[in-house]
Amino acid sequence: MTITEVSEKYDVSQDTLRYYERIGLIPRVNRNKSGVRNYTEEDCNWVEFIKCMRSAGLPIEVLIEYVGLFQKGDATIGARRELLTEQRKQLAAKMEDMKKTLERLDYKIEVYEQRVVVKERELKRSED
Amino acid sequence: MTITEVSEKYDVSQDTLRYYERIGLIPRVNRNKSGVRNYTEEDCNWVEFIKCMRSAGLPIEVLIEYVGLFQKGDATIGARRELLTEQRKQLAAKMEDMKKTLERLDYKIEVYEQRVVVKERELKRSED
DNA sequence: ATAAAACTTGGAGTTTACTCTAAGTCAAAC
DNA sequence: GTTTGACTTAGAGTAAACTCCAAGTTTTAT
Repeated sequence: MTITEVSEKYDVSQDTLRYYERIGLIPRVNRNKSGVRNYTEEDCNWVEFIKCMRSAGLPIEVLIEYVGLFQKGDATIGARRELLTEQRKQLAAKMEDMKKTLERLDYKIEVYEQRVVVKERELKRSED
Repeated sequence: MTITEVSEKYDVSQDTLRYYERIGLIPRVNRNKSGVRNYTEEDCNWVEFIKCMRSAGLPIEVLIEYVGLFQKGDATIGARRELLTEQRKQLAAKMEDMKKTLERLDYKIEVYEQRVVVKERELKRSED
C-alpha cells in the first residue's frame, strides 16, 4: 500500500505517518527501488495500533520504547508485557478519574435542568 | 487565600493560576489595595472545577465559553446546560473508546503472558 | 516528451498549554 | 531603614506533537 492509501484508510495524515516513522513510533517501512514507501499488512497493523494507543493517551515516548523492544526480538517479550501492564494500569486509573468527572457533569446538568424549569415558571408568571 | 496557598492546595502552579485567569478560564480574582490576589472560596471552587474538567480532557476553549456564560448571569442557564450536556456526551464517547483500548491491552498482555511461559519452558529444556 | 501529480528528504514553522523572565511594587523582618 | 521575600504585570521562551515547506525525484497522463 502507498502512503496515500494508508493515510486515507486510517485517517492519519501523510506527514504524521512520515513523522511517526522518523521518530520510531512505527518500525521503518520498506521502500521500492525508487525510494517510495510500500506499506505491508504488518506496517498497517502498526499504524492502526499506534493510532489507537495514542488516542487513548499513551505517551509517545513509551510507545517508541515498545516498538524498540519489539524490534529486538523474543528476548524482550517479558519487558514488553511489563510495559503494557504498566500502561494498562495507568489507563484504568485515568478512566476512573474520568468516570468521576462524568458523574460530576451529570450532577451539574441535573441541577441546571431544575434551574431551567424554575426560569420557565418565572417567565410564565411574568406573562400573567 | 493567597496565590501560594491556592497553588499548594490544588497542586496548580502560580503561573498556571495567573495564566488561567488571564485567558478567562477562571473568573477574575479580586486584588487587595496593593494589587495582590485574594482568592475567595468561590474562586477556589472554580480552580478546582477547572482542574478537574481539564484533567478529563475538556477543551480550554469550551471551558472559557462556559465561564463567559456564567458571568453573563441567569439568562445563560439554558446555554450552560447545553454546553455541559454536549461535553458530557463527548466525554462518555471518549471513555467508550478508552474502554476498547483497555480491553485490547488486556488481550495483548494475556497473549504475552502465554509467550513468557513458553519462553520459560524453552529455557528449562535447554538447561537439561 | 513534457506537464502534472505523487512521492522523497531534511528542516523550518505552528499550535496548545503552559512556564519562565524581567522589571517593578509592597510588606515584613532584622 | 534596608534587604528579603512574595507578589504584580507584560511578554518571551519551551515542550510536545504535529504540520508545512522547499528542493528534488519518479510516475502518470496527454
